[in-house]
Amino acid sequence: MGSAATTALKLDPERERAIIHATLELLAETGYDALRLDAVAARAKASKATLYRHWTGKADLVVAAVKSYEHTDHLIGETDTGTLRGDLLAILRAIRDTMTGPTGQILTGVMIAMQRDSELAGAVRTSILKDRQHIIQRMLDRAIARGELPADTGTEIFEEIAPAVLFTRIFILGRPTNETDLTRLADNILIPLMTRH
Amino acid sequence: MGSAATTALKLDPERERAIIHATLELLAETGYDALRLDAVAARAKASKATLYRHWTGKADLVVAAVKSYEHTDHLIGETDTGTLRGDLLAILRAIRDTMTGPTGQILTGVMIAMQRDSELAGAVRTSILKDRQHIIQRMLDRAIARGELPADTGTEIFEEIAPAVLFTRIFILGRPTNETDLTRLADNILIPLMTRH
Amino acid sequence: MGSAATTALKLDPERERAIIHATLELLAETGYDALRLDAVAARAKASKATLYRHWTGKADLVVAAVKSYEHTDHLIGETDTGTLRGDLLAILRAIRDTMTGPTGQILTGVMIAMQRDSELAGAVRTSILKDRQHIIQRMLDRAIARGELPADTGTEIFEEIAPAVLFTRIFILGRPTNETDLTRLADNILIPLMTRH
Amino acid sequence: MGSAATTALKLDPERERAIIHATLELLAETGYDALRLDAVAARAKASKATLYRHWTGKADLVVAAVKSYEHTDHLIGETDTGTLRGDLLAILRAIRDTMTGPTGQILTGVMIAMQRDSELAGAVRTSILKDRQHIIQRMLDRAIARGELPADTGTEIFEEIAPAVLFTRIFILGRPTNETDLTRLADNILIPLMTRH
DNA sequence: TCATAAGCGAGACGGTACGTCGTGTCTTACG
DNA sequence: CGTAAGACACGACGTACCGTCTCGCTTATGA
Repeated sequence: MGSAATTALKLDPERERAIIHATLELLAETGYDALRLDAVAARAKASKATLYRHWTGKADLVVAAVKSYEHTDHLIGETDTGTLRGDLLAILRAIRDTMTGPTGQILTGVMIAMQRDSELAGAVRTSILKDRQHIIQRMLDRAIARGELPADTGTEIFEEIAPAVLFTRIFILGRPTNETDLTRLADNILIPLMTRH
Repeated sequence: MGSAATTALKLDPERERAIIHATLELLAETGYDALRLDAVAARAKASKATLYRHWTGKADLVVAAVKSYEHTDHLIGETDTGTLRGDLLAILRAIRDTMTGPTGQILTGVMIAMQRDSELAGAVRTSILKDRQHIIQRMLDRAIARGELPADTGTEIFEEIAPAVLFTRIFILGRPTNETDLTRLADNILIPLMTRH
Repeated sequence: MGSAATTALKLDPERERAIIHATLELLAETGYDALRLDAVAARAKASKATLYRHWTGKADLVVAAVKSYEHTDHLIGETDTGTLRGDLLAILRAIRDTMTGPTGQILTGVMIAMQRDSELAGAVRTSILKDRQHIIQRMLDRAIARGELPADTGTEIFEEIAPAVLFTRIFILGRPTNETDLTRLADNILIPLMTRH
Repeated sequence: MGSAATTALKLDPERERAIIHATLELLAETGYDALRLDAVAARAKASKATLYRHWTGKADLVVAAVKSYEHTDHLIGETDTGTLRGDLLAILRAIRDTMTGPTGQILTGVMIAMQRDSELAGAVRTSILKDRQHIIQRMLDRAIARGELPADTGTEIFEEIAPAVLFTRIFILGRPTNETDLTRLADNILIPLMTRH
C-alpha cells in the first residue's frame, strides 16, 4: 500500500528516524487533520522532497509512523495479583491507560488512515494487545493452576471482547472509563464467560 | 459546535434538503476526506455562500447530514422467529447489514467528524441501535415469556457488547463478518451471559 | 500566447493593476531571474491562485507587465534646439536615459521573456521609440523647413540604426554610453545618411 | 565571476570537454532556462559534484561553454567577389547565418548570462565578428585597391552598425532577415557611409 | 402596484497546504 | 586524490480546496 517497505530508494536510517519521530510528536500534538507535512519536515530538519521520496503522502507517512511506534512500544509490566479478578483488572487498566495516554492521542487522529489501510488497522489492534497476549496467556495459566479456570481456557474470549468494548467506549463514544466500568466489564462479562462450562 | 440549530438565518427547507442529500451522496461515494464543499454545492445546485451561511464548515455540515440521515432512516422490520437464538441472529444480521450497507459507507467516512463532535458520536451510536432498543426489549420479553430467560434480563448486556464487537470488527479491523461470526457471537457470548444465574 | 488578453476569466481591474504594479517593481528591484511569484502575490496583497488564474506563469506575467508598462509610459518632452544636430542629440540622450533608467532595469531582466514572445519584443522596441516617432517626424519636419534636410527625408534611417546601436551597446555589450558616443553616432552616421542625396 | 579559469582544482581535460560539449548541446536543444544541470551531468556521464567543483553554477558553466565554443568555432571562408558590394553582402550573409544557425540557437538562450558577465558579452560580440575583422580589413583593402573606397577607410563603421542592426533584428525583434534586408543595409547604410568624403 | 429587502446562484478572491522540481552541498565507494 | 553516483536541505513552483465576499437575480412582502 505504498508504504516505505515497498519503496526502492535508500533512506538514511537516521533521517527516517527523525521524520517518524517528528510525525509522532506532531500527531500527538495536533491530530491527523492538523498535521502539516511542512511542519514534519521542519521539525525533522528534513526536506519535504525526502519525505515524499519515501512515503506517498500524509496517510502513508502516518501509517508508517504508527506502525513503527507500535513496534517500539514499551511493554507494560506484568502484574501478578494472586487472583484472576485482580490480574484482569490490572490488564484492563493498562489497556485503558494506553488508549487514553499518548498512544491514544495518536490513534485518535489516525482513525481515518485506518480506513485506508487494513494493515494499519491490524497494527493498531496489535498495539492494544501486543505482547500482552503472552501476558494474558500467563495470567490464564496462573488462574488455571490455582483452579480458578478450566484447563482449556484460551485467550479468545478476552481478545474478542475486552479491546472492542474499551475501544468503542473510548474512541467512538468518547466516554470516560473509570474503575467501576472496568469492574463491571470483568465481573459481569469476562469472568462469567471464562468460568462457565 | 455551531450547527444549523444555532443559526438564526432562514434556510429554504427545500434548499436544506438538497444540500443534505448531496452531502450524504458524496459522503458515501468519496468519504469524508475527499468530500469537497464545492462538489456539494454543485450537486445541490446551491451556492457555497448558502452552505456557509447555515453550517460552519465541512465537519458541521457532515454532522448535520448524518444526524438527519439517522432521523429519516428506515426502521428495520421486527422479526419473531420463535426462539431467542433466532431473534438474536436476526438482529445481529440487521446490525451488520446496516454497518456494511450505505449507512456504513457514510460512517466510514465520518469517523473523523466523530472525534470532534460527541453529539455526532452519540447519533452514530444511536444509528446502530436506534429504535432497535424497543425491538430488543420486546425480543427479551418474548424469550422471558417462553421461559428462555430470567424475568429480570435487561438490554444492557446486548447493548454493551454486540455493537462494540461488530463495530470494531467492521470499521476498525475491516474484517468481513459472516454468518459463522454472528453465530459465535450469539452462542458463545451473548446467550451464555444472558442465561447465567 | 497565453497572456491575460486571451483569458476568459474575469479579473478585478484593481487586482490586475496591483499585481502588474508589484511585478514591475520587483522586476526592477531584482530582475527576471530572481523574481518570485510568491513575492509578487505578497506585495500585491493577492493570492498566488489569482495570479495563476490569469497568467500562465512568470514569463506570461512579465510579458503582460512590461506591455502594460509601455502603454502607460510617460512621454518624453519634445525639445526644439533650433538645429537638426541639437534635436538629434536630445533624442539620443532621451533614448539612452530610458535604457539606463528604470525602464532599462526592467528590460535587462526581461530579455529572456522576449525570446519567447515576439509580441513582447515588439512592445519593447516600441518602448524605445514609442510616441517618439511623432517627435522624430516633427524634428525632421523642422529640419526640412530650415533647409537642413531634403523634403522627402523619412524616419526609417533613424529608426533602423539609432535604437539598434544604442540597444546593443547598452544591453548586449554593457558599455557606458556618454556624450561623445552620442555625438559620434549623430555626426558620423545619422546626419551623413540623412543629408546625402 | 568565478569561472573555471579562477579555479585551482584540477579537472581532467577529457571530463571538461565532455561537460562543455553536453552543455552546448543542451543549450542549443532547450535554451538557457530549460537547461538542467542534472541533464548536463547525465549526458556528460559526469557527477554533479564534479560540475560544481569547477564552475559556480549554471551561469558560470554556460559562460565557459559559450566562450569555449567561440574559440573552436570554424572560420567562415573568405569570399572575393570582385566588388565591395558583393563582398559586403557575402559577409552580411555569413553573420546572419551564424546568428540564425546553431550558434544563434545557443546565443538565444544565453542572453541572460550575458547580463551577468560582461566578459561573456564580449565573447558573444566577438563571435559575431570574430576573426572576421581580418576578413573585413582585407575586404576593405581590396576595395581601396580597386578605387572603390578612400584609402583611410577603417572597419569601425561596419563594426558599429552591421552587427548591431542584425543582432537587434534577429535576437531582439525576432524578424526574419532575407536578402532584401541585407541589400538595403548594404546599399542604403553601409556603402554610403563608407564612400562619403 | 410597485419598491424594498431578503435569500439565493454564481464565482472571484486571499490564504494555506499540497506534492513536484531544480539547485547546490555533501557523503560514500571506486580506481 | 579525483571521480561517479546519488541522497539530501532548501526553496520556488503551480495546483487544489477552504471559507469570505461581492455581485445581480428572483421572489415575497408591505406601502
